[in-house]
Amino acid sequence: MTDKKIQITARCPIRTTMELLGGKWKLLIIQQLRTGDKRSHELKELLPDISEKMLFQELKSLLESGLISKKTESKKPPKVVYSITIIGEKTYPLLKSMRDFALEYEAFIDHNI
Amino acid sequence: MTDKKIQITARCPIRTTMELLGGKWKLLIIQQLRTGDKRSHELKELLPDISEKMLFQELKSLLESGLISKKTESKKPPKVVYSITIIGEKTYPLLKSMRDFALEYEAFIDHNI
DNA sequence: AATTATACTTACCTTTTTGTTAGTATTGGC
DNA sequence: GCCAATACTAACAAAAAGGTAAGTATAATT
Repeated sequence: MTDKKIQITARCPIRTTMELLGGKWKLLIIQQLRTGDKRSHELKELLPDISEKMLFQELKSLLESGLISKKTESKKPPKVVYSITIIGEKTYPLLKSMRDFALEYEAFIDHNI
Repeated sequence: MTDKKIQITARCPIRTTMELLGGKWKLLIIQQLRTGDKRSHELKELLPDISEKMLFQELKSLLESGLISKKTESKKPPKVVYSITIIGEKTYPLLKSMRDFALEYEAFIDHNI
């Protein structure tokens, strides 16, 4: 009886990660920021089917968990730029694992047709 | 105009992986099967807060995508055992990345208190 | 202070996911 | 054919996630 149950329900790293990065958009936003800082409308162009609500909601969530940061420059029209933080960069191996898995999975499926 | 949009919306590996493994339970089920084949009620004990419906629904989904398999032995009471498949094992690096990320994240947070 | 351009929020609705409960299916031994 | 024991499903409800559309906020320039 089992620290196992406690491990799983209480503070399970898998669940922690899902809470921080789960949902349809957070990882896709991070993936885009990875190639360089972006403004909100740039992200919208790169993720054409995200709604404004979700974009800002998820940016806010990522800001609150510290995975991204934003810098506001008081320019002629205000200019806000989002960037990955150091902790945010720790998601890169996860992104790579997900990409690797998808490719291996698809190769396997194609092979067995 | 950008293969980028197509890449993201059409067949993006991140989305593929989320479709196969997303949701609250699939990865936790796989994680448990990793330590050895399990019967449904064993999984229920290891994941005490999963509902029967979700357990079987997610097992079904994982079976359909080929990530797990099941073997039915016609024993006195019928005995069904679930196992990871070869493709299912390809999720292990992803599980590890998620664990690693959660630990790094928590260490970072604790450090900055 | 009015304008313009970006950034963000809010109220409401739809869809998807997850949970509850009670039920059905199958099997070997009696 | 009935029993006990496991495996699974179906009907409905609740909650969470996501989408739409319209609105507010801000800030430098004029």
